[in-house]
Amino acid sequence: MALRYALLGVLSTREMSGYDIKRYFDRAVHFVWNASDSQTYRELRGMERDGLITSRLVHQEAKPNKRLYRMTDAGRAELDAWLISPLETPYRKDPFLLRLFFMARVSPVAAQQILEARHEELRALIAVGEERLETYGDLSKSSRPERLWWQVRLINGMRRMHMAEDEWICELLSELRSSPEEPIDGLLEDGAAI
Amino acid sequence: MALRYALLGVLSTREMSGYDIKRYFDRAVHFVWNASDSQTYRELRGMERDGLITSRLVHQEAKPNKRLYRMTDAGRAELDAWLISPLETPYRKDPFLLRLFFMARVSPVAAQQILEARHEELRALIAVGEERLETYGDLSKSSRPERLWWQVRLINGMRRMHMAEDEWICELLSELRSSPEEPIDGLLEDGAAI
DNA sequence: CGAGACATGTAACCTGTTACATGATTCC
DNA sequence: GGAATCATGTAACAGGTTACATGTCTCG
Repeated sequence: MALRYALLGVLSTREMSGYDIKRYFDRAVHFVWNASDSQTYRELRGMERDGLITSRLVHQEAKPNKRLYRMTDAGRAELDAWLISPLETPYRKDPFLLRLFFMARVSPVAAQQILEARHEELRALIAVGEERLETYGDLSKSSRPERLWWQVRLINGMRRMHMAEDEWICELLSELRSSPEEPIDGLLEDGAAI
Repeated sequence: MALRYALLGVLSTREMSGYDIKRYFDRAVHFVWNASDSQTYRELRGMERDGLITSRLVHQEAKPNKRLYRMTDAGRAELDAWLISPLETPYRKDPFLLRLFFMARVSPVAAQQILEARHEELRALIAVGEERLETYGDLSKSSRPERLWWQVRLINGMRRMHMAEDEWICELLSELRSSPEEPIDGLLEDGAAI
């Protein structure tokens, strides 16, 4: 259902086409949620069926026709109810962490390479976040300072989480580098205790 | 495909039934991946079809019959190839962060409640992690110290990430509490810049 | 002349969730 | 007597991915 709320949230600003929403997503929402084109279009139809949005067809010359979606009062109510609803279980499925769980199977050198790749990835994510924050700085000069209050804090929070992960990865790397000969054990046979 | 590798990883220690695997998952793998019973059994069948595991039926008195799965050489090769394969895109779908993205729609008081709930959740996760680390401490006294090398570091890493998130949440809370009257803006209409 | 913006979809498939079914044994 | 453990599944549905189809205009 989260996609539905993401779409409602974007549509809360103004009437948009599926294509507009997609662009908005790519620019702004991408780092907390995303969806393929086909899933977005499918979901929009479903939301219209359920009365959360309405649509009208707009004919265009020189461009393909488009369908503009607008949120209904029911949609607005649904979004606002979700925003203050109890948190769903915060259960992460992280393929990277899953990999580390079984890393004892590969050589320390191979493990190092995986960690280094993740380190580079995190560096890149952090850099992107910092760029975004700078752009925001410019924005708040020309406009009201409290524009995008939550968005700015969100990017900042993610930056901090990425930095925490990166520090951890770097420590793991130096542990691996300093003791390349130590034996490293895998799993307990009964999965006991951990 | 990640579930498949998680199952292969667990089966790399010994022959197990679907039920054993489930127990192992709940105890040990749960915090980086999980799956429902029915998905697990379905996936095991698929893995057998694809030659990654073999199974044999074991008849039991007083207990239901069971099917024991064992990894094949092909399965072992598949797992090891995955462990050193390039990282997939690390793209998070986080319903909590998605919520925050649209939080400007609700009152600061309601937002505070959401953040407090998350704070409690994180506190609980951190406590669980610390418990696990203690259990590990006991374990390494009785056994070889390098038992579960990766598992321990993994739990420690997650603890640190949770703590980073919690610090951020707490700062947000104090920002909200200290300026309850400030106007907070929502989204830009064109999703510009952020 | 080719790439990219504009614009919406279908079909097939894979992944994940929920509800249900079955039935003996053991422990409180 | 009721709950938990052991043990494996089916059926239906929801959520998500990938590949493909279509066609014009604009810009470099």
